[in-house]
Amino acid sequence: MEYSIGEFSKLTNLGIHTLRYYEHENLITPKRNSNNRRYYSDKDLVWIEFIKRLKDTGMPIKQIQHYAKLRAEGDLSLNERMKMLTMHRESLNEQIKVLQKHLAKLDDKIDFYHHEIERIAKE
Amino acid sequence: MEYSIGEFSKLTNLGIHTLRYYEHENLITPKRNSNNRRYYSDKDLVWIEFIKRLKDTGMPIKQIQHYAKLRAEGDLSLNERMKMLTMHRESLNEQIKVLQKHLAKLDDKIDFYHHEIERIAKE
DNA sequence: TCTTGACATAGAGTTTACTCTACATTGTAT
DNA sequence: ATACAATGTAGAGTAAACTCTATGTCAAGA
Repeated sequence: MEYSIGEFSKLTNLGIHTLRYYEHENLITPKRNSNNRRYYSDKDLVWIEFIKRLKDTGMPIKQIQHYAKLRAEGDLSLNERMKMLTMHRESLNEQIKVLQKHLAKLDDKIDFYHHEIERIAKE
Repeated sequence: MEYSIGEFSKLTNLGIHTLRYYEHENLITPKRNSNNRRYYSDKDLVWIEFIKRLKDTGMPIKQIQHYAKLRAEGDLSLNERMKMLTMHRESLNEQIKVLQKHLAKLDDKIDFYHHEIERIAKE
């Protein structure tokens, strides 16, 4: 299937402006029809979902840009892409660990507040 | 103990400019000496560490600002602060869950790449 | 034919959270 | 006494990632 930018925007939950911005940043390069209108493929859909995943896990646009460039180079860049992904996995593991520590501390604080509130209520 | 802004900056790993910015945003209100110089207390240190935790777990400055205002109101606001913290705990739990899902998908992708690379190497 | 509505480009504007600059004052070491 | 480092304020500048505006084109329906 192929999609106009409007349809693709709905499919991906990304604004039309955002899609054009991503194209401007060379993250994605949709084809054009005879009237210069963009059309996106299902492959583009899979790709943009992956971009969203990278973004949602804290990878900056610049780095995704680099990844996209490698991807465009094809199989030759498989090793380098692999390296990027494994490094990113490490960072993601680290993020999760940090958040879990924060969560534990927050739990402590909430417990403390519970006691405080009870103590005050008793007066 | 009390600390000048320079000392406090080192203790907290926040730049001097950032500390002044936080003060401008009413997150923290250090005392002043006779020459109008700021001085920070150990209580300020505990407080700023908590601010950092909220920030590092994605709470925007505006909300921390609100929390700081409640805190300044004293015990009367305990319940509302409590509510904010429990809501934030939920968001934190959610964030962790989402990241874990992303991690699993990323692992899959990395596995797939492994196979691809091996497949190509065999040719 | 006329008018929408979706799309196009170029470039300006927004938001968040800093970060830096310019310039004035003050405390400390020589 | 003087230089230098730390601090003060006000306000400008930065970076990232959008988001919006102005203006123009074009195909399809009333």
